[in-house]
Amino acid sequence: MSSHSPKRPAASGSTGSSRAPIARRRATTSAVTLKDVAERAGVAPITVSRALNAPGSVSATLRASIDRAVAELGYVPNRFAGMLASAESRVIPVIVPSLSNAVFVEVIQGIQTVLEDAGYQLLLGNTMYDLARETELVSTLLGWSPAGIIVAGLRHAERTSALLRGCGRPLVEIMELGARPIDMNVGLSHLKAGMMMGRHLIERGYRRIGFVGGRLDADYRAMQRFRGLDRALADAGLRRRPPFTYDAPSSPEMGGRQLLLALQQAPDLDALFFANDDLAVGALLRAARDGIDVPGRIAIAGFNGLDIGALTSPSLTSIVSPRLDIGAIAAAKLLARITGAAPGPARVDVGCKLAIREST
Amino acid sequence: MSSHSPKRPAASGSTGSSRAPIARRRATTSAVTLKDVAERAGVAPITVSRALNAPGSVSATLRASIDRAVAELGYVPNRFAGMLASAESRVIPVIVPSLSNAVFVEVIQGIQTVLEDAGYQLLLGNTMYDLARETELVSTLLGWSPAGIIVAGLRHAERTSALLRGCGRPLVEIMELGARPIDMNVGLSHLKAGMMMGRHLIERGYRRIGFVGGRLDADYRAMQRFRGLDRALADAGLRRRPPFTYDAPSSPEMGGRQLLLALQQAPDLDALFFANDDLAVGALLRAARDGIDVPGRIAIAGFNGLDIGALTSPSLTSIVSPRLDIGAIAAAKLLARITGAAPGPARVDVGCKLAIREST
DNA sequence: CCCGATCATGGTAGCGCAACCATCAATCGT
DNA sequence: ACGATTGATGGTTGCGCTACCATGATCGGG
Repeated sequence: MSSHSPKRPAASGSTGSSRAPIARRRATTSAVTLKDVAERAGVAPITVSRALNAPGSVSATLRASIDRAVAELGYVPNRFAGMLASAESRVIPVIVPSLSNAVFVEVIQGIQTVLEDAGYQLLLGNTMYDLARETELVSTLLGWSPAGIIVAGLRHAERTSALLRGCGRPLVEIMELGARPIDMNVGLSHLKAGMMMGRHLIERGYRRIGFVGGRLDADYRAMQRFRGLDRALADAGLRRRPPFTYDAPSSPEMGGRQLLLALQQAPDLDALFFANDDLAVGALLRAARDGIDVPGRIAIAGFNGLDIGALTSPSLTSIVSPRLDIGAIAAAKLLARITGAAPGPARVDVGCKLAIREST
Repeated sequence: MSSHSPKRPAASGSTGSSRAPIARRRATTSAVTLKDVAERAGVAPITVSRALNAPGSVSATLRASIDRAVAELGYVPNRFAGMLASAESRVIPVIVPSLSNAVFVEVIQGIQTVLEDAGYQLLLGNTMYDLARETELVSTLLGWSPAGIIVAGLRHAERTSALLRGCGRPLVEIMELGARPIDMNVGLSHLKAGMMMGRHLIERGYRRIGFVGGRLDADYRAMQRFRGLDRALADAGLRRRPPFTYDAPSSPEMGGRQLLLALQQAPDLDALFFANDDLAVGALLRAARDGIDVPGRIAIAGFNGLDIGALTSPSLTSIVSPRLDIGAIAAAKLLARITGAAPGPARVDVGCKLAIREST
């Protein structure tokens, strides 16, 4: 089973002797090629190629016999050869900082839905919030001559930006919104989102508001949400405080732990804005278990609008971002550019919505 | 910005007239090639190739000057050319039925960690629990001449099995365990897992036990968990009942809804085994909100061992499967086979563990 | 000190496919 | 009815890289 042995005989006729150019046949993929199909159908290879790639340009008669030959031989086109020959790859790398966070998974789903229908293949890259790794990934993935690129975030290492800028391919930077994207940009302002939540909490009467988030140096968007809250506090003349932070990935368990830590460090807090719903849900569950009254003792808010936030008791106030849309729009804009259609504006603000629920 | 115009001039000298073989230059990827690096470094292209792929076989002197040339020119190898020439693809498709379920995301992470280190690229395919789509995906992905394939599940459409069997490439079927895998198999017995949970519930004194799961016709593994429970019930001489089922993807919200429906349809129930933790957690939250006593009025159990299950009140009894391990082991076995190392046994049972918590 | 072994490097020939032009037949306009 | 166009098909070349062999240099053993 699973032998990789070449099926073709080592040599077929001629030059059995004499000079250098030995009639060797390289070990090959033992697969049916375009030429085989062409011979079977009695046409030229290029005609088979056309029949498969632009069926309209081949007569119905030939197309039928070619289709039959394809089916009989079980021909599967070799993508590498096609892409090498046409310098057109139908491959689109998507670079995200994490898969642990459901948000990115949903974005990827949004992208894939669109790409798959258009016959493009998604190549997944996970930077794990490491800029050096991002550079390496971009560099590697460029070797695939991608038709376009989707990358999360606008902040890159110097060299990453250079690579992305220099490769001359359609690019969409997603998730956050910025003034000077390299090419296209689909996302939302996390600063505004943070302010939105800050204003909501203030309006609700909370005055001693804190922020919890991990790895804010690496997670620029979380940092922006904090800055938004901070600005809202400043605008309202309320006390601003540094974020409660720690060095670990987000998880519900961590959210619960950070809730307790924050309350211990700053017992005067009356509201906590968590960097994401994973943390916030964990905090809610911890509070429920420990008998901490939410929002009586402390209000809790999150970000992302994960479905589960609507089900907890109390349900979680959060900011809902259109994750699937970000992916779908980014993919659509990329395809538009690739196919030469009008891609629309270079920058799309997908916005976000405050979902006010019981936890505030 | 982002122009796709070829950078090379249309033609460079000579044959401006006369015969057919026009000195045209095809629109190309405008990229630095191996040959450019070779010229810069003053060596033959093949030497550059070796310096990059088998550094040990090139003298340190040359290697250094080649590395410098690579860096200066920003050379990125063209994967397609390499794979076409070597008929060795370094591409591994991973076919899963869903991304909404965190389990598959974790498996993918496990796979990617291993593959990336070995220089392989993961190609993601999502069947959405649709066998026809699976066939199509397999067929498409085979066009990438993959070095190996990882696919979730052992049940495929006839044609899918034929394709997988016929392609002669290392294959790992993951998630569930079966008697006759096509090639290799890494997973666990969902039947046993179901029985394990059934026995636990019975041992705990529950006697009127139901099962909740969606799309059991498509989700074979969930069905096996049901059968396991069913067998445990039969073994104990307890009443067996058909599963509570519905046609929608799993979500916490659906879990809550199904809890209420089940209790309404069968008020005598004293325990419910949910097909997965997403559902079960939703049921727990619903119960908490509606004042349904768990496990007093009804016990609730899940499957997967998602982290959040440990945090709810009551915490969720579940079956923990080693998701990351499944991915990592599958990838490792695949790589072993590809590189010719001993892959070990064709079938690996990763097992699972009952996590008894407060909800039962 | 010569001969074969070992090493580093280079030349050449494809890998399978699509771009480009040429060619030939069918169709159209007037 | 005839040339000009259009449409369908084929021949040739090359995409960028690596497999295969050849070559020359270096080395050690007898």
